[in-house]
Amino acid sequence: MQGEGAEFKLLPEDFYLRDAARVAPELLGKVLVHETGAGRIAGTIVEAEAYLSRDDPGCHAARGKTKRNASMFFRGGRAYVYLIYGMYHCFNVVTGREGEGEAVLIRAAAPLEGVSLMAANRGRRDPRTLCSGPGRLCRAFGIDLALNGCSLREGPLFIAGGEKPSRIAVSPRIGLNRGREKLLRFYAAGSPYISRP
DNA sequence: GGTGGGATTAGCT
DNA sequence: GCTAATCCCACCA
Repeated sequence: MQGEGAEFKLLPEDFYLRDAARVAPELLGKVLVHETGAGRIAGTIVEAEAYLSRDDPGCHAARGKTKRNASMFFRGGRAYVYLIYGMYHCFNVVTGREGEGEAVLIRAAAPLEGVSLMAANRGRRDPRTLCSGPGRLCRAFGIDLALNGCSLREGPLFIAGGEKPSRIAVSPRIGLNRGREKLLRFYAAGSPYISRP
């Protein structure tokens, strides 16, 4: 690693072709990279939630395929981006086989590269809250609906390898009305960049 | 330091 | 019409 010139190695496709509950904890420590016109933005994923295709009322795909969630049914390795509360985007990594409807919501990242771009996108500077939350992360990374459905192995938005955190913690998912009893939120224990302890 | 409410839009019922 | 996997600020203690 040499800071701004660091090389990133893409994850193999197989990584994504598994259950969301398996992929979610393994995404911790991986690096999310967005090559924008203004420069490269990168961060280490520290918090993720799994949304399952079966028996999961909290999952957007639970009530079938719609225009909005269509990209959630793609083959694993693509992005599912949607708008929430009219003003925030949420970024998900699609997992599993085509037609399955599983994904992992990326909730928080630790800033790694392009911190000044993130701060400009967000309109504030505190690095701890730059990407600590799904809506914040998307705004900091410049992720919007234009990236919905695109491959995470071809860029401009992609995920690269990284070091697994030493301690991974599990908890119920945040903000759900239904399906909140499942322990499908995974985060790097002790990281100051997660959205909630 | 903790909390309550407003912002704002797509899609479902 | 209402809900949705949210964020931020104003206001109170």
